[in-house]
Amino acid sequence: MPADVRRADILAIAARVFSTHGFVGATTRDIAREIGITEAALYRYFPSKEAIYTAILEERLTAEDLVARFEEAARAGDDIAVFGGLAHALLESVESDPTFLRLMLYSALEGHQLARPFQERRVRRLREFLTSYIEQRTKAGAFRELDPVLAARAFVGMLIDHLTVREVYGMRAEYPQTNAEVAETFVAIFLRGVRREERERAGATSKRRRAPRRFHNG
Amino acid sequence: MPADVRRADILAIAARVFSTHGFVGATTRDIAREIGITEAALYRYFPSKEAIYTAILEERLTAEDLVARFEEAARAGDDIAVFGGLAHALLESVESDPTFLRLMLYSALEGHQLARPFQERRVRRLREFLTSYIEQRTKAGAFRELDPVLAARAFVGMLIDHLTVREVYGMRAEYPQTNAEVAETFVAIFLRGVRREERERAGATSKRRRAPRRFHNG
DNA sequence: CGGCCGTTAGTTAACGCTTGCTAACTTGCG
DNA sequence: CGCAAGTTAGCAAGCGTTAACTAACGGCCG
Repeated sequence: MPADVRRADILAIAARVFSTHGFVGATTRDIAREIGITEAALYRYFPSKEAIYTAILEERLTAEDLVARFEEAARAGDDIAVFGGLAHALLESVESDPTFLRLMLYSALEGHQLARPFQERRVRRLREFLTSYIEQRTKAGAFRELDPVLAARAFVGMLIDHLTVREVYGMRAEYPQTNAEVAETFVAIFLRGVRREERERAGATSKRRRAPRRFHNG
Repeated sequence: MPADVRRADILAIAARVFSTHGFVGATTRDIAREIGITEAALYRYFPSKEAIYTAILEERLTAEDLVARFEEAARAGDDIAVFGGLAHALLESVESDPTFLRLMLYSALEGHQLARPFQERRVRRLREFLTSYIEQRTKAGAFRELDPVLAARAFVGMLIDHLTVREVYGMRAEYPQTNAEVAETFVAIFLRGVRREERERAGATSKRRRAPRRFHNG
């Protein structure tokens, strides 16, 4: 088998093994056996177990940019297209291959110092896209005055947590809804939660910040 | 040191070690050294590494019932007390000791079959409490017609994901808001997202289900 | 065209070390 | 003394990694 094909082969299979057992739990023997070669052969392509791991992370990170597809909708201020599209894309992407979600969780828990920069870059991209979109819509008077960072986190959180419960905790049976239903419900809750109502909008001075009502002491 | 004290001591320290390295990554040598005894001594209290692990899970599960404190508020239909109180309690509890969150994540990823029943019991409790509260409020005409399971998941998801990002991914610096701010923002978004508006409420026939608007094809 | 040669893709076997776990011995307190 | 609590010392298995070797292939000179 030619070297470049074999290399890609190794990365794909190793990613699966790492994502199911973690870096510590996955053994080079496991990986080699799954591929169908010996461990020694594995070490002809990568100098160490860690090198395989970081190669996987690097590959996955540079692979796709979920956000790019929604930049035009964001410029147009199309809330449904931005949040609905993003929700749908995220749900479909993770469902079709939960490997990356598991990989990210494992590497965060294991505290892999090599994984940290990857995570930051990846998280930051989505975070900044959503945060600045929310700020834009707030300035336009369409959204209420809320911490845009927290609002973005709230939206992404619904999705990621739902996916985690379904794909990692293995509770698919408890959440049998289709991705379309899930996306619709989450987007509906979120958008109604952040949007200013029409009558509010008409009478609002654009920069007024309304103090949130307190419901506890501390 | 008396046996029962030592046993509790072991469980507390082992929980910390397991939560930072996972079941596979934590070694009995590590645990023993952290306690300040030898491995052999450890095996006088527990017959195996797994026995220590399951004892920890059992202990933590039966320890506290987060939900019980909010059952009265739920009967009274006090949305702010239920969701605000729950959000605040969850944020404070995990922040003061992220051990359990990490333990749950690790055990789900590692697929520990002993952990599965614990997770289900724990998740189900909160899930059923929130789901039935949301159903109750929907019947009362206070909430819009939404899938109550997904609505509950959306609320819990915001919180758990925020905590995961902060405590597991180590991104505390990116989310410097106080727990009170976080709880207020999330509860505000969620409640406005699920509540029926007053004018809607006045004219609504109580059982009407409104088809959600579609924003994609699939 | 044929025989040498370096390279490529893989093997077998084993190394040094760590793992979960245990038998046999020692200490100190009621 | 007698027993609970802890130690020393170590085993068998499994870990990441490496050395030494081999079969198959392609190019190139005579």
